[in-house]
Amino acid sequence: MNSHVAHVEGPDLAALAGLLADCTRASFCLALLDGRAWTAIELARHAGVAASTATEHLNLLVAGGLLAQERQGRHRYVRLADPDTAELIETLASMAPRRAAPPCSLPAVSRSRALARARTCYDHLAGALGVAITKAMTDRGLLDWEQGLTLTGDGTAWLGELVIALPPAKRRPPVRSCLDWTERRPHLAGTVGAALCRHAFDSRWITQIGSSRAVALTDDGRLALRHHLGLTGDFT
Amino acid sequence: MNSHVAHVEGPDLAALAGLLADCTRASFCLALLDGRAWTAIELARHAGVAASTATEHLNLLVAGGLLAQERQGRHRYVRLADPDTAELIETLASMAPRRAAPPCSLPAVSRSRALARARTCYDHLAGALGVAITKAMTDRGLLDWEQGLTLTGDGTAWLGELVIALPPAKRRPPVRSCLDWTERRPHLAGTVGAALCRHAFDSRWITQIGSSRAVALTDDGRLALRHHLGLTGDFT
DNA sequence: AGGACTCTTCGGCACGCGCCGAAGGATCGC
DNA sequence: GCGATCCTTCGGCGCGTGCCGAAGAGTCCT
Repeated sequence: MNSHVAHVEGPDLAALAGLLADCTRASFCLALLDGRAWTAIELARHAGVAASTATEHLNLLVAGGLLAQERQGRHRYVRLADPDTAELIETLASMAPRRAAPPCSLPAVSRSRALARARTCYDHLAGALGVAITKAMTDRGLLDWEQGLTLTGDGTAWLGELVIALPPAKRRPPVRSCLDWTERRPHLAGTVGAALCRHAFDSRWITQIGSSRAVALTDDGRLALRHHLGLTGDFT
Repeated sequence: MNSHVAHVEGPDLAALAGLLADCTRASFCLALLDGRAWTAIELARHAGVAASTATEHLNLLVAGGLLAQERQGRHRYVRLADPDTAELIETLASMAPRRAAPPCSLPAVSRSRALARARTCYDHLAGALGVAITKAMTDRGLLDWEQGLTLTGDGTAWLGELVIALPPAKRRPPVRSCLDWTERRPHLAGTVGAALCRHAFDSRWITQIGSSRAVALTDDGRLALRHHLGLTGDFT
């Protein structure tokens, strides 16, 4: 990275951090936190740069192993390389300073309100809704925070009632806490968080708002959350 | 960071990553992972830059909240701001690419061997020794990896036998897995990892080698590890 | 075939950032 | 007090890097 030797053995921290040290590349990664694959031009428009610029950034991110790509016809789809990468970006984002500039236009305000209320975070739920679900699961003894975050026996049974199947345990932990940007409190991630989110979409408890990461709670969803978790909040 | 607007609300990922995106600053942070406070000139010499350059970097890192400083007479002591920061840097380091250049000189080789064998990692034990202890604790049922990493009842009792007291649970989890750079396998971090490391120093199971992060296992330490964990390895 | 669209390559520009050394302030030890 | 040491400030330099637009390759649709 620098011209200097830096003569150090060990991990090249600067190279990895350098990939995220650019506003445009960071903006790409945050956008990709929704877990979907984006085309190059979508990301370019999102970040407000020329397509050629986006190409260069994507080349760097892919070469650095943060992004995986897939070419389909004239499209170049990119997504975060794996859940580890997503968690790294989440962690970094939760520790990063907030940006100064407040969103002033009316549509921008309502958009950020919707995001703060309920959104996806890579493959699980975040925002006030995600935090509330996590809290309700804790209160009902489905999650335990005593020794780090764990799923209790009741929690396993509860997932069984909902007919939510978990993939066999591999590198990714079943439950993991992820610090929420807007609520500043933890919400549920890991394979259980992902499975729960997928179930919520499949059962139409929630629906995506437009093409953003924001989600809306349906009437079915409100009933289901009250029934399964005793959640009475509104989140509209 | 960039001249461009980047018009995005939310966390300023690039600003945080930018702090670590420089070889010299990264080298500082990795050095500080030993958990000690270093003076500005020590870090400058370590990274091979002028004192004035180190000052500028330290100003950035302190302003960015990654480092805490303390002035004592003519010395400026800096250390990592908190365990969260240390964990962030560990995580980043474990995902970063290895540096190409192999250490060739004889002292450099023996130094890196010593580091690979046993060293501190912020406030807990790492290297072959750290990984072996973690594995032994798992084999004896003191740690459980089923639902993320947890300390078992036996584990709590075992700590009691050793008269190792834990601080009251706060934000930092009691046990946490930290991926080892050299072994590529997890070792024990968190408050239990820290308490165990402190106990090992206090009981003279291990001693610091010179002023590096490398540690040497004493004869007492070898006996203790065999007695308490059934560990028979050498680690000299 | 032709137009629309996506992506890539290339040259060129400008700014930021990391580096240094010299000079000066602050503190310690003798 | 005096030199030694640690740190900081400042000016100056050069390279890297992020940006763009123009041109072109590849793909899809009609």
